[in-house]
Amino acid sequence: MNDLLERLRERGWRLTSQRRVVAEVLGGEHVHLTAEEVHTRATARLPEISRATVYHTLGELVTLGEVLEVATDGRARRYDPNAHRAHQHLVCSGCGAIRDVHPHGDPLAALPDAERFGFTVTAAEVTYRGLCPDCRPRQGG
Amino acid sequence: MNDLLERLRERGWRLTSQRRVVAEVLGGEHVHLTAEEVHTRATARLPEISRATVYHTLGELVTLGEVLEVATDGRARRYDPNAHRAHQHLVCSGCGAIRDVHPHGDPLAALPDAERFGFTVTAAEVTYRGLCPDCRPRQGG
DNA sequence: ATCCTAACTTGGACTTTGTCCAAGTCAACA
DNA sequence: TGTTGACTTGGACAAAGTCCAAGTTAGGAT
Repeated sequence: MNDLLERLRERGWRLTSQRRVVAEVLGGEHVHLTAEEVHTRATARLPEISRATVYHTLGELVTLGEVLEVATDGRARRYDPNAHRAHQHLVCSGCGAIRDVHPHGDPLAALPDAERFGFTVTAAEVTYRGLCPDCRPRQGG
Repeated sequence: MNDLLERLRERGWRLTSQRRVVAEVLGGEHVHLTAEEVHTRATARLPEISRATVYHTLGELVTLGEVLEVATDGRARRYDPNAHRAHQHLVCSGCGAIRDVHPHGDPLAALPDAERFGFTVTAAEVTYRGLCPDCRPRQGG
């Protein structure tokens, strides 16, 4: 995630301790954290960082295209630091676990012009759903 | 949407005026309403219907598989009465408008076994994003 | 090294969205 | 027409996110 800090500096970001910590938290775990989870982890490193700053910083990272916002369940948004490699998400309906996955082909190609209704379509987000090995009932258990 | 009320009765649903109004609101507009929007429209027909009942009824319709819950933005969940025909969603990044669309092929097929990590994958939800004709900047304006 | 200032951070109030509960009401069967 | 369990209600509460005025500070200028 040093890359990230580097890129941000090049874009004129003022590098505060709060921003550094948020970036480190996101880069340090290959999971998809909510804003509150980022705040909790950030607090461990920088006790007085505020919720407002975490929300604001995450929003900026999303705007800059360095982090992806994913809405898999209609509850808290989650933040995905893997914004530079196209991928989709596989979500466990049991425990909510999320994995990055790489389907083949471009999902955009499956949408014919006649189904675009004049929209300029630029992206396709796919959420695969199912049960992970831990949540699936075992056979002959 | 009489079909819906019919099916619900067959499943032993008690047909109250509140439930009838929620079902009518959902069936009456081919849009994707939030719970609050459903409540507002329901209130026009049945002034004293409560938020709690609207939320509860929507949840039941989802459980019964008669209505789909869609989370396109990490804000309010939206409810899609078109649960009996497979489809995906096209969302305008400008105004949030949502359209049902029908891509060809099965998006599930694009996810190879090696990318399923032991999950039992049962569904794929696709959200296409772009700008609708009203939100797209005009050329030669 | 230090100063300056626009940019950043903070705490808390507030909003939106959703859940839960005890008490009251009513649809549907007998 | 009466009965009863299922349904509805208002309000309190919780979770997630936004906003703001006041205070702090990174980093260029001197």
